[in-house]
Amino acid sequence: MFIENVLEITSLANMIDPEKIRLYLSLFKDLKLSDLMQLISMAKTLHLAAGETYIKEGTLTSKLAYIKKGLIRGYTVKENGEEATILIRWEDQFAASHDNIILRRPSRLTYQAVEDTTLLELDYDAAQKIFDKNPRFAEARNFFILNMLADSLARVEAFILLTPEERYKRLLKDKPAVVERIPDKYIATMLGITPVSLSRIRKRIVKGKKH
Amino acid sequence: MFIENVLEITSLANMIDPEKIRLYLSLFKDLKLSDLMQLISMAKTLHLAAGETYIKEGTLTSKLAYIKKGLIRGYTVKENGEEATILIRWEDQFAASHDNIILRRPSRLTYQAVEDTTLLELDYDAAQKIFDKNPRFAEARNFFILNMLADSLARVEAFILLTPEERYKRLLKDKPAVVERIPDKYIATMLGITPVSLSRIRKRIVKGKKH
DNA sequence: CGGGGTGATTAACAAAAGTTAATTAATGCT
DNA sequence: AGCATTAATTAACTTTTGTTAATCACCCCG
Repeated sequence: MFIENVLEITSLANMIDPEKIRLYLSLFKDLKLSDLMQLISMAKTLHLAAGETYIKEGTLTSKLAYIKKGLIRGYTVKENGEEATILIRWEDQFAASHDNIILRRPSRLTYQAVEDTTLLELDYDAAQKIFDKNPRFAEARNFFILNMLADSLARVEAFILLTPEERYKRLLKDKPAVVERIPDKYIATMLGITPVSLSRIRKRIVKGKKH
Repeated sequence: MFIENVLEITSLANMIDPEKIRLYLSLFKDLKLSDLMQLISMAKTLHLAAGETYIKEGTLTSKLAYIKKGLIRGYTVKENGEEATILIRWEDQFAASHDNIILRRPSRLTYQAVEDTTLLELDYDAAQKIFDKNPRFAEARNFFILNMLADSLARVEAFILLTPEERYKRLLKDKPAVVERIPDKYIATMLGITPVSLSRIRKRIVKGKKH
C-alpha cells in the first residue's frame, strides 16, 4: 500500500521527456521516508466525473492535484460568452490554478474534467513546508517549474513562428494521443483559432496528403 | 563603491511591479555580505554598441547578464531568411539565453543590443553555487523564475484570447516606454504579425480615435 | 546639402481566418 | 434501438492578415 503510493508519486516523471526520467528519479532517491510519508498522508484521493468542475473561476485556493487518471482542461469565458480552452493536463501531470499558486490571486480559469478523472490532491502551502525542509523536494519542485517555463516559452515561440496549420501539425506529431482524447473545439482554441478554422485546416491537410 | 554595487543589484527589483518591491527587497535583507560581495566580484561590466550581438544562435554558454542600461532583443532567423524578434529585455532585467540556462542546450536565439547597452555579466553556474549556499538567494531566484513563468503564461493567454490589434493596444498601455524605444518591426513580430500588418493596425487605431 | 540606408507606410492582390448559420456526424442516455 | 444533444463540417460572406513591391519619411555621415 505504501509502496503503491510511492510508485504513484514517482510515476509523475512521465510528464517529462522519456530521456529525462532517469535524471528525474534521481531527484527523489535521497528523500527521507518520513517526509515522503507525510506528503502522501496529506494527499487525498478524489474523483471527478466527466464534465465536472474542479476549480471555478474566481476561486482562491491552494489546491495542487496530481492526476492519476483522466484529463482536465483550463478554460475561460470570453465577453461574447464563448469558452476558450487555455491548457490541458492529463495523467502524471499536476493540475493547479496558476493564478492561485504562482500569483496568489483568484483563478481566472475554470478547471474542468474532460474525462472521468482521479486526482491526488495536496494543499500547496502545507506541501511547501515539507519541500523547504528537504532539499531534494526543493530540487524537484524547481525542476518542474523550469519545465513549465520551458514549455510556456516554447508555446510563445510557436505562436510567433508558426502558422495555425503548422501549430496543429506539430501538436499532432508531438501529442497524437492527446489530440484524440479531447474534442477538436478545445484543440482549436488552444491553438488560437476557431473550431471552424481548425476544421478547414484538417480538410486542407487531408487534401494535401493525396498523391 | 561597494554600496553603489549593492544598489545596482537591488535595483533589479524594478523589473517587478512597483507594489512588489517591498516584498522583493525583503528577500535580500538577510544576505551574508560575504556572499553578496562574492557575487558582485564575479560580475564583470561590459558594453555593447547598438546593433552588436551578445549571444549568437548556436552558442552554449552560461552567461547571465543584468542590464544596467540599454535594451536587448532575442531573435531567430526563419527559413525564409527573415528575422523574428521573440523577446526584449531592458534595464534592471536579466538577459540570458533560455536554452542555455534552462535547457542547457545551444541557444536558438541571437541576442543583440538594440541600443548602446551596459551589462553586468555573471556566470550562471558559478552564481548558482552561491545561490544554493544562501537560502535568500535561492528564494530570490525562485521568485524571478516564477515571475518569468507568470509572464510567459500571460503571453500565451494573450495569443489565445486577443486579436493582434488588441495585443498591440495592450502593449501600448502596459509598456508605452518600450514601444517608443524599439522599431515597430520588432514589435510586430513579437505580437505574431508582420510589420505591414502592424502598420495597418496603427492606421485603424488612429482612424477609430477620431470623433 | 545630398545621397545612402533603414524603417514605415501604402497599394494591390492572394490566402487565411472570423462569423453566422445550416447540415451532417457522432455521442450519450434511457 | 431510438431520440436528444453535442460536435464537426460545410457554405457564404466579411474581415484581417500575408506577400510583394513601390513609395515616403527620416536620419546619419561625409
